[in-house]
Amino acid sequence: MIDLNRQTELRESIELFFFAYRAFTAPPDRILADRGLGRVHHRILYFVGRQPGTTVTELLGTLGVTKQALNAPLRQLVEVGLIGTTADPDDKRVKRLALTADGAALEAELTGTQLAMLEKLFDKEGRDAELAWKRLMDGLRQA
Amino acid sequence: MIDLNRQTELRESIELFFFAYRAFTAPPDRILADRGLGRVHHRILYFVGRQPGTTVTELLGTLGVTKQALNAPLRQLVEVGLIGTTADPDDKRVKRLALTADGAALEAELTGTQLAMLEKLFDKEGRDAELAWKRLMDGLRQA
DNA sequence: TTTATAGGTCAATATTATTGACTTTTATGC
DNA sequence: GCATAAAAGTCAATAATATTGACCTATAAA
Repeated sequence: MIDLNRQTELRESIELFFFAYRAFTAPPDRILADRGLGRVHHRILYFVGRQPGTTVTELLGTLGVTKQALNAPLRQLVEVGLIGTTADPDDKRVKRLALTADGAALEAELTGTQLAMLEKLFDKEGRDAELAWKRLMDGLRQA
Repeated sequence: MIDLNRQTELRESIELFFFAYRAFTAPPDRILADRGLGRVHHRILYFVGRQPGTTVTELLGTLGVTKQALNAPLRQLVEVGLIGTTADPDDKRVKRLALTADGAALEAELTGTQLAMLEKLFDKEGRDAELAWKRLMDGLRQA
């Protein structure tokens, strides 16, 4: 059992994590809501933007959702022209996804709020703090 | 506009945040699912545990949900004996909430997985890293 | 005594996700 | 060439989570 004072200190971190995540996702959520979109749409736009040419199956793995859960929002993004699709030349079963110009613009707007938050804070707290934060987050990721 | 290399680096942090949060909430989610409970129940147990004697209105503010959204899971927790209620002696409209012994036990189990993750990582990365992480998370929280 | 606050509840609706079953198209191993 | 598998898409049923809106009781305060 962990020392009680230490536990109280660690609980502070749990709360910071919860509230920080909420504050971090709130600005893009608001922009999305104005367009009738949700956080899933942001995630799709984000990862398609990061990995142009990614496939549906890859995206399913990255997002950790079912095919059925991805289908509706992805189709919606294709329909409104934010994501474009092309069949893979070597394997026509595979659909390769990419952002359109409009999609890239919206993605930049959404993610821009988060980039700005991080940049400002990393700048304020310094490079060592930034790297320490990333090491810790990476540790949590694979825990 | 941010430098492109810098932006790529910051995007790494966005992804770490996303995946770390998911990994951080997964273990308690699994324990909860076995009992037919959800993440809301954990949040309620957590904050009632942290602030024994808290009220329904306070909890609504902390969790950022509506009264109707809180009502069902909170009532459920009271019904199964994980949370106890007493009327405030000075203002009988106010209901004061606290964990029962069973509630405290489940809360400790749920939060224990997260405390263990943090303790192990903070121990590994050192005190400076821990404090830097907290400063950054606190900055995000109030951004 | 009027008004406000704390808490609770019913109803309707929306979103997001799940499991399960099934189809089409295309590749690949034999 | 044929059986099998993989990638993508879709329909249906269900569950959970949350919302807005309306309304109620009990208690406190002006």
